[in-house]
Amino acid sequence: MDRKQKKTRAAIFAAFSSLLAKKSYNRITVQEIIDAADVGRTTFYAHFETKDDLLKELCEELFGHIIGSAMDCAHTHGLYSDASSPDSVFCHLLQHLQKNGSNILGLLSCESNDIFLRYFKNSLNDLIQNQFLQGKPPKLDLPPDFLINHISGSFVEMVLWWIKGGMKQTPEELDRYFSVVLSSVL
Amino acid sequence: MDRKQKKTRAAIFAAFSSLLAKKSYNRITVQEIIDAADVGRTTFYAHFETKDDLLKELCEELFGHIIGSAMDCAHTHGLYSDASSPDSVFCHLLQHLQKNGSNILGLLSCESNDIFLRYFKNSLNDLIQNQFLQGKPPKLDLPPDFLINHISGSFVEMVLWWIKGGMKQTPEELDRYFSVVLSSVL
DNA sequence: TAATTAACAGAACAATATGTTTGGTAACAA
DNA sequence: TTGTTACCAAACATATTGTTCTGTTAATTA
Repeated sequence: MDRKQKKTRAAIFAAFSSLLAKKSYNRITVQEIIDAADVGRTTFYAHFETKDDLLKELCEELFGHIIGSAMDCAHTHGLYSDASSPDSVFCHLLQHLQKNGSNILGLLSCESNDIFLRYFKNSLNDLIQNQFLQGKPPKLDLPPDFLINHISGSFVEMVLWWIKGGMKQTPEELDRYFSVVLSSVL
Repeated sequence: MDRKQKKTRAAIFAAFSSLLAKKSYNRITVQEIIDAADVGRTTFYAHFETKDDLLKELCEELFGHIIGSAMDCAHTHGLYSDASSPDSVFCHLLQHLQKNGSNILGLLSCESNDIFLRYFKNSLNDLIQNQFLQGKPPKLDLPPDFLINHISGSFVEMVLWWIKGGMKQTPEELDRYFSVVLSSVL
């Protein structure tokens, strides 16, 4: 009895995401989620303790995938192994976002996107930290954790800017912007 | 009858800020704010339409001050007029934050700080945009609004890192970090 | 196919939160 | 003093939350 569970879980996730596109997180009620997902009240609370819990689990599911994929990519290619590498981890991430198989883009552009940015940036921090530990020392006397924070933070800010502007640039273009931005610290 | 109004408004702001230090925004009820501020229920709703409205007004009051002060500074000194200027706008901002006359630091380090980051960054965007319009053209072929977004975004991320680490660096140290970070785009 | 089990639905529930209304009090200005 | 304005307390309808109960559906197992 796992297919049924997965199905309702997915229905709740879908309904929740769809609602987030329309109104802010705070003004979404459990009742609305239930109605949109067409599940019973009891069922909702059997799956999730609370609305905040639903939010957390949705984030973990979505960002877990994208970061996991990037982790693999980083392991084989390196963060920015050579400066002009056509497939840096960052480019890979951007392409992954553009493909939009998941609805991460929807969440990052909704009214309550700030909730998701924390998850996104924290995930990126882990990713970049892993890469730094096995990389060469930075060329400047900036604290390592400052650097990690700056890189992941800048990346998230760039993605936000990209989305807000209608995603008019290709991932490759953005990757070039980002390599310029990072050239003073890497 | 303005002193009385100001007093209750300040009491509500203070109570709200104090509560934000203890628990997340979503779990704070209007009743708790009322009790902490020691004002009547009717009074609260006479001042603010809703809890979200209170949040918005608090942000505008706090960030209005700090950015206004920075605007003046920027007008006389320029954003980073010469690279090694001891009193850049960013240094000024950091010093202002450290002085902690306002409780911006408290809000930026509380559980729901992501709510305030949007306001902070938006304010910074205006500030930096103003400076860019009257400044020399950027030395790289990056889109201007990308640059503005990157600078304000990086600054906010740096401040967050600073606070989370216990603010062990001086504003002058941070300003040096930031000038290194920006050296590739300015 | 029949029996068992686990997830589901629906409805009702107490408890809590919201935002409004009413009537009355205290401060302040003319 | 008189009028205005901000304030408070209490009660209010309404809405939301999270739980409990009883029964139903769907998948697994015999």
